[in-house]
This record gives sequence, C-alpha cells and structure tokens, in this order.
Amino acid sequence: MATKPGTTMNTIDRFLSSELAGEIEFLTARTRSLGSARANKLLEPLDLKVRSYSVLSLACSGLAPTQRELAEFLSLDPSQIVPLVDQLEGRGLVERTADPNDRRSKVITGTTSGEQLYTKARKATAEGEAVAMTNLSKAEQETLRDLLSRIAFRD
Amino acid sequence: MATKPGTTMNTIDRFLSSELAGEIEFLTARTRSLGSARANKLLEPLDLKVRSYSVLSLACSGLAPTQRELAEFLSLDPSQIVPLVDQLEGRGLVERTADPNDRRSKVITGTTSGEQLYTKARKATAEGEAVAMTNLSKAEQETLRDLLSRIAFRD
DNA sequence: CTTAATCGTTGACTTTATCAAGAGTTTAAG
DNA sequence: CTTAAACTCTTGATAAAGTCAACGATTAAG
Repeated sequence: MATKPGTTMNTIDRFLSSELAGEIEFLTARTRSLGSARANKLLEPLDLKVRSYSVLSLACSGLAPTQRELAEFLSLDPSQIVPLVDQLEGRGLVERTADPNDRRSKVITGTTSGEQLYTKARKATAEGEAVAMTNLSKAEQETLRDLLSRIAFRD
Repeated sequence: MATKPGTTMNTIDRFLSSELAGEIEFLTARTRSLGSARANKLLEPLDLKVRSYSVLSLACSGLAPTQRELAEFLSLDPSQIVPLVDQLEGRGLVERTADPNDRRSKVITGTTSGEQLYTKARKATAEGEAVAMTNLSKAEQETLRDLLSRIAFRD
C-alpha cells in the first residue's frame, strides 16, 4: 500500500507519513526555509534580507546591542556581524558608537532613516508571517509563538 | 528602564523584549540553528550530518523517493541532492536504481547497512529532540509538532 | 516524427559558515 | 603599578551551502 496505482499523488503528500516528517528538527528546518525565502522576497524592494533586517530590527529596538550581543542573539559568528553592520552603516541606516563603559565594544543604533526603513520592513515581515500562518487560528499562532520561544530561549 | 544598573543581565534576556524575539520567522530560525548544531554533534560519530541523515531517512522509509522528490521535500535544489546521494552511495548505505516507469528518474533506497545505520542515527536525533523539548510537556510537544507541520506543509 | 518538457548531472558563481590570528581594551593577579 | 589573561572587533583563509544555467538521456504532446 505504498503507492495507490492510478492515483496522482503530489510529492509532499507522498512523504507526509515518513518518520522524518514527524521530527521537530525537520519541521523547523522546512518552516524556516520556506519562511525566509518568502521574507526575502518581501524585503527585496527595501534592499534588505532577513539577516540585515534582523540586525536593523535590534539596532532600532532601543536596547543598544553590541556586535557581540547581535552575534549571540542571532546565532551568528561575530565575524559575520561585521559585513552586515558595514553594509547598513554604509547606507546610513545604523551607527557604530564606542561603548563608553567598555571601549572594546561597539554599540549599534539605528539612525532616523534606519528607523523609517525598519518601519516599512516590519510591515513586510508581518505580512510574510500572516501568509505563513493562514492555516492557524489566532490562538494557535500565539501558542506556537510561546512554544517556539521556550525552545529557542530555553535556559 | 532599558537597563537596570547594578544588575547583571545575560544577552538573551536583554533582548527577549525586542520586537524581533516575537516574530515566528526569527524564532524558527533560531530554533533550527540551535537544533541542527546539536543534531550534527550527535550524528558526528556516525559520520552523518542533518542533511545526509534526512536523505538516508527518506531512502529507508520504504517510500522509494526519486532525487527530485528528495529535493522538493527537503527544500533543496536538485543539484544539491547529487553529492549527498553520491556520498551515501559510496559508503554503501543507499542505492540508485532507475525507475522502471520513468527511466529518467532514479529511485533512492536504503541498503541493509543503510538501514542499520539509520536505526542508530534515528536514536541520536530523537535524543537531540528530547533535549530541545525538555521545557515542554508531552502534550505541548505534540501541539508544536501539529502546528509546525501545518505551516511546513500548508496547501 | 518533431517539438517541448522532465530528470539527473555538471560547472560556474555567490552567499553563508567556521576558524585562527591580530590590534586595542579591560580585568585580575601578583 | 605591572604583567598576564581575557574580551571585542576585525581581517583573512577555507569549507560548506545556495543559486542558476546548460547538457545528455528520456518521456510526453502534437
């Protein structure tokens, strides 16, 4: 009963019963692959990708992240933050300022135009999220957010 | 009230209140980044990575996937499947057989030793998943699985 | 039979990831 | 105070992953 002859079955349905399809690891990988592809398309008109958007978002959060903190929170290597900030700084969207308490660190803050762009970009990613979650009720969406953050930020 | 002076706050907690931390896109990205790093470590003794493991898993599923189907289900480009199967085939874990119905396609099936290795590998990924989900109850884990698959495989 | 489409494969190219080392700064030990 | 160790950003090298066009073999459509 592996395949029903005469029935046209698409690829995804064919493998929904596989053991892999039940693994959280795989489900998150596929979810984020589809999601970031969609988000990247929506951010393209703003000349942003999910990566640069994430940095811009934290830079505009008012939390004054250092590059080290950006790396840790975004699960990136510190050396990957450098070109990301370089690019945003080159466009006048963020600024590097030496942390007065610790001059080794550089605090990244959004400029006025950075915040303006972030406002638009946030709408784009919100739209992408809405598209992704069309199959879930509002309550389910909040449940998902809660469960995911308890995994992503578990002690 | 951005920072409480005198209090030592770790990086993650500092940014939990950020708008980004509430985005599903970001939460799935971070979850899968941490998860695949952990899974890769657990699979390393078996000379597998999450990628090769996923291919091996579907090859051993009894569903007889073609390379095209592997690519679609795993959200990869067909050209990325080639070296993955090459490597597994070179280790005698899977076989390429021409699809009798359509000789353009090649069906990937696990060999006996492939299935033996998959059994061990599956235990490793199950352990990784268990570690990731320590903060969630069994019921919550099933809820998460359901919600994620409805996003990952939405029509 | 001819044309168009599909599958696996190759190759070129860009992006992302990983890791070591260096310059400047801060912290801790003596 | 001074010296050594630890930390932050940066650079550079290298590997891995992602993207895309094109080709031979095969199948489907007209």
